[in-house]
Amino acid sequence: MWLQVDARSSVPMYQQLVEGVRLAVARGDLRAGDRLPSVRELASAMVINHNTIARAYQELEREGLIEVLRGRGTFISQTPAVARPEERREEMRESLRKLVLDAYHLRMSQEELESMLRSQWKQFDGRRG
Amino acid sequence: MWLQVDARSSVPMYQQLVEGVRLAVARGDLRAGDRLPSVRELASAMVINHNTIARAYQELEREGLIEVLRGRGTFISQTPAVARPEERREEMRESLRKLVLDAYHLRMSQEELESMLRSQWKQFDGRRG
Amino acid sequence: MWLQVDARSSVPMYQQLVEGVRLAVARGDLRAGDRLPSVRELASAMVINHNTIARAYQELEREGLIEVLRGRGTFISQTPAVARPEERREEMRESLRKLVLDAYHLRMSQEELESMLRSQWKQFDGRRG
Amino acid sequence: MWLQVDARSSVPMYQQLVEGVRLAVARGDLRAGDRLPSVRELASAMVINHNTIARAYQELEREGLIEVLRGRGTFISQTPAVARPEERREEMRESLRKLVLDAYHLRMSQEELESMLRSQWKQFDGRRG
DNA sequence: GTGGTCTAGACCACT
DNA sequence: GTGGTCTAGACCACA
Repeated sequence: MWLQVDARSSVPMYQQLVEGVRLAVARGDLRAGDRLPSVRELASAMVINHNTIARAYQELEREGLIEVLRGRGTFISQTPAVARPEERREEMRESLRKLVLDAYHLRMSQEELESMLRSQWKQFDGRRG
Repeated sequence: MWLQVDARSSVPMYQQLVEGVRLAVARGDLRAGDRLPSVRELASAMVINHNTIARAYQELEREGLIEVLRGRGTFISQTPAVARPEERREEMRESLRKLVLDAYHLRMSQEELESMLRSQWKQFDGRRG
Repeated sequence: MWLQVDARSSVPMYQQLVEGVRLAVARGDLRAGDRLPSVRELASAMVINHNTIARAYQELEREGLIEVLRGRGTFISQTPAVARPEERREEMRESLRKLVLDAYHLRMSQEELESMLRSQWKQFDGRRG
Repeated sequence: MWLQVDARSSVPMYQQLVEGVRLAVARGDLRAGDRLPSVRELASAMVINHNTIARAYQELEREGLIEVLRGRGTFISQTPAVARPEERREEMRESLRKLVLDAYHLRMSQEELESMLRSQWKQFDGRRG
């Protein structure tokens, strides 16, 4: 299964599911038009309550990443438009700000942090390849 | 007040307090040996429940950034040793991983992301002077 | 095809079909006595389940806009009597109530809303011409 | 109770709650800073499951109409910013389009429809006074 | 079959 | 006390 969640994590399972699908799309494991497992299929496969799956799917639909075709199932959108890009860029800036602060307390240099970033980018790109 | 929290934020108030102190130390607004306000002082000044302040102080103490001298008060540590550095580095890697994923969905290039990081570093360094 | 539906929409496909026919009649694209495609014809042409088409036709028949002549086909009524006009007027009032509320939240004035209404009326009248 | 829902309606109860709060704010029954009943209070008062209330509150929070102060409760926002005004204006145009079509089938004139609109506006404004 | 909604009851984090 | 999450099981509308 290309999706997995950790029930003990402090981040909610439905959020983990959302991020899992986002990742799968980013990596190309899921492409536009691909059908997602039905709510109940996935629920039974992952031994998770179906409401939890449904909530994740709804979140993804609001984001525009997936589309629900009534009675037929759930699919990756043809047009994965980025919702509120400026807001999300600002969130990224905020995350980076916090990251820089943490790096300072870990006595990391700018170079170290950047190389860490490059390494993550490479891994992601590699897996996407 | 060099410290401020937003009760509306989704990040817990005690966490915001922790980060606020970390930032103040990083910027040099607080230096080794400086005395922090007492839990009750700060609680009344910020109109926040004192349990929330206490929890933040506990967190900071566990992290080694502050020291509680019983009966005398709370102070910025002389030796702000980095507690569990490997754990925290791993957390940073995790944050970067998520950041890279988000950058992808925002259709950002590696260059853009890095330049955003450098910009944050610069701002932080500037304010630290 | 003068009829089209969006499976992604939150409004049920059979509803979209009903409204599509209503619009076609209002615009004069369909006139009294005109024959509608058979359920199966339309279903195959639009790649939609025939139950969905059937349900739309039932709705339109109940409403008096079309007539089913058994064995001969489905036709636009000669006498498109308005079924349950008071009920439908009440529904319109309800819609307008909701519209006014939304307009308020969008900080629109009564004039703006009315001008928007007039503009829609004009467009409709124009297409009907 | 200024809020009421119809369990038999086809529109979901959580949606009715959302609209009820929107209405109360528009009418001035709820003002910026006012505290909403807690999820469980309201749930027991309305004999509705608390999850249903929670869902409505979450929807309203996403809209920006209300704010959750962690551990303290839920309040009407000071800054009820209009989220995605252009999208919502387009939705209004769409509603008006459908309204005009219905008016045609009810043999209503433009004047009748406009007077119906003015009457709704007046009632709303009156109750808001 | 699909997703959407609701209830009942539980546990958790935060203030 | 507050809201947030999750499970279990039910019913409904739609295709």
